[in-house]
Amino acid sequence: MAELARASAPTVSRALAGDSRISEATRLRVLAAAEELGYRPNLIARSLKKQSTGIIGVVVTDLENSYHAQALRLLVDELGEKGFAPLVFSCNAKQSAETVISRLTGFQVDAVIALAAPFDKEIVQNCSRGGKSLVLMNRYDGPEPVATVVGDNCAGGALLADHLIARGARSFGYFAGDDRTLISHDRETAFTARLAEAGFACTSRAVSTYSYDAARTAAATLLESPLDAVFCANDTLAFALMDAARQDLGMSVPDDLMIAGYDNSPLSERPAYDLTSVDQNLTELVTRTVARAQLLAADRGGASPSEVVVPRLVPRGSTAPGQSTES
Amino acid sequence: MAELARASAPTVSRALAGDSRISEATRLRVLAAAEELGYRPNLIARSLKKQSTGIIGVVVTDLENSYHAQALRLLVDELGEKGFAPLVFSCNAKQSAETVISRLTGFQVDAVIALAAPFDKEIVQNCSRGGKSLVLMNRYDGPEPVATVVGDNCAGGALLADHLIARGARSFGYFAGDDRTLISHDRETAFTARLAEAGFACTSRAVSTYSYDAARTAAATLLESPLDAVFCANDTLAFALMDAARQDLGMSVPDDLMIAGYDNSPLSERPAYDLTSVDQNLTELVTRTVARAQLLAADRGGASPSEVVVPRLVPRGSTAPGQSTES
DNA sequence: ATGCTTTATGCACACGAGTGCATAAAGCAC
DNA sequence: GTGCTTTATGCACTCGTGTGCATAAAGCAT
Repeated sequence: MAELARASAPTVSRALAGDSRISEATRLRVLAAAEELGYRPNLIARSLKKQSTGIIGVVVTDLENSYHAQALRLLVDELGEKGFAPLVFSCNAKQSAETVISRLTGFQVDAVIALAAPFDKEIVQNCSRGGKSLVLMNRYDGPEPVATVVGDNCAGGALLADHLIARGARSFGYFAGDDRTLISHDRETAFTARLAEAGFACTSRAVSTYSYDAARTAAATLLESPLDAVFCANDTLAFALMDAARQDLGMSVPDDLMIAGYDNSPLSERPAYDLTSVDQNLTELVTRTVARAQLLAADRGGASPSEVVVPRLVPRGSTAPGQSTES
Repeated sequence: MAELARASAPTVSRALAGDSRISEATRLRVLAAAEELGYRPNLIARSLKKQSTGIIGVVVTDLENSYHAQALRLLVDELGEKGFAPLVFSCNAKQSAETVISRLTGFQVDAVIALAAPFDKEIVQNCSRGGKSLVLMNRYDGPEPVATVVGDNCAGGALLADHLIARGARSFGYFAGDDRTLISHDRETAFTARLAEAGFACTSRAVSTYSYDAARTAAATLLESPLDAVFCANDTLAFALMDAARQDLGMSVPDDLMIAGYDNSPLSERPAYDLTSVDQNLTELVTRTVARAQLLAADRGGASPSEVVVPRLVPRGSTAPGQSTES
């Protein structure tokens, strides 16, 4: 490259960077040579000098969950637009959090975004130990002072309680996904609290994982006792419950049972389900997360540790008795 | 680091690399220091010397498509296990292929895997120009000599033709997603060819995009004339068609119309759809793609340009007349 | 023509790790 | 204790880019 342009490496660097001290003639010469060779500055070498890579580590788990998959998609788009390159790792049986973080820090990522399940404690510790800026998206565990961007799960739970009461439900159940997460806990607590305020109780409860198959099985427990409405921690659980109710017990939704979910996944608006759900405003969540990571990457200035995004109720047929969703 | 271990940088490097010439005493000293500082070798610096980053660029489009999302998930897992770090970029309105490839080459990725829609020509050209090894997964365009790993779409189309004939269908339709892709073309050609062999014809045809909403609209055209069975280029199209048939026209699937899809997406086995589909063996596809990329990254040895993975038919209720999927 | 300014460019070094080669230190035989 | 081997370690350089500083070239005034 330098030879073809008949200039030294520093001159090439300056010409491409638009340094005003380089003469117009050599600048053109360099540009022409770069064009001819399809030359791209080596960002790896640049990172070494700049002490900043422009790479953001993204840690995910449970990508089978379509909600996480969608979040990843938005994250990749948003990071790309902001000029960052996302280095993606998945935590699973074969890739421990330890391994993942180790490689992430090895690559000198400017910040880490964790979009994740219950392994956070390790990640948080490893990151702070490695001096990496970390942002947790849609996830928070405990007292660790970590930057966090989450949907307001309490508000969401309350929204649904109000909605179901308004639609005439008087007996309620809750279908939990992962009992260990604060997210599920918040949704449930706010839901039952609001019910209590209105003089009702959540009398039934089942726990499953967020996988459809497991939920389908666990749903049976919930359907043993008659209920007016069930709030599911997640759309997937809601779909499983709905299928179980219709398929296994021949019930009609919403006439025999109202069902509501959480996440407003694309599937929920399909006629086959037509599920009332809570939209977390994933786009906003992602935008804020990336902005946060960008700040942390630039300086280490992190003001408020936790940011909250307001959710929105999306009422549909599954909680509208009198107008069955079956065609 | 070097100071704490009271050793020079090269000694540290050798100790961590397990060079036998380093004495046991200093090795332990170095290891202890590394442990204390949480030291991780800078992979960026290492890459500079090694002329190899261990990073594989992954280019995706159309991640809304759950099939692509699932492929990305498997790809991330597989790459991680093989010791590669996936740098993910999405091509869309705001991120042109040009931009993406430019950044990818800037980061000196060892190879590029494109998992993608119809922008390939640009990518292929840019990669070969930048001297980057490229593997196209589940996608092939034309005469360019590029490493490719694809499902056998011809075999899949033929499988479904046989199946639908065996299930008693006599009049057939095809629901195309993106007419510009060879993939869709192959599925259709093989399907109609096999029908012709058996003395039947594919008399009806509609084109849409791979989005559910667009497909739902386009489905109407296909449903104007009475048919026994429709083969959809994609499960999403099949879901849209099924919903349109049931919801808008009150038809029964499979009794009034048999429907089959392609991809065997998780949704297809849910009772709401119970869709006959073709499983492309995505795991195998991903494994082979990564293995291929790994080879190309190591040397530039690419033997056969195109690898083909055999698909498998998954028969379900949507093509089993006499046993309705409605509960 | 000499001295001064302005402009354009190269040299040297840095970033952090890896590697060939030189060399210091230690062991051993005589 | 001298000479040889063996072992352990550091020096110097490399990768490709960026930056401070020196300097060469050119312009201009005297």
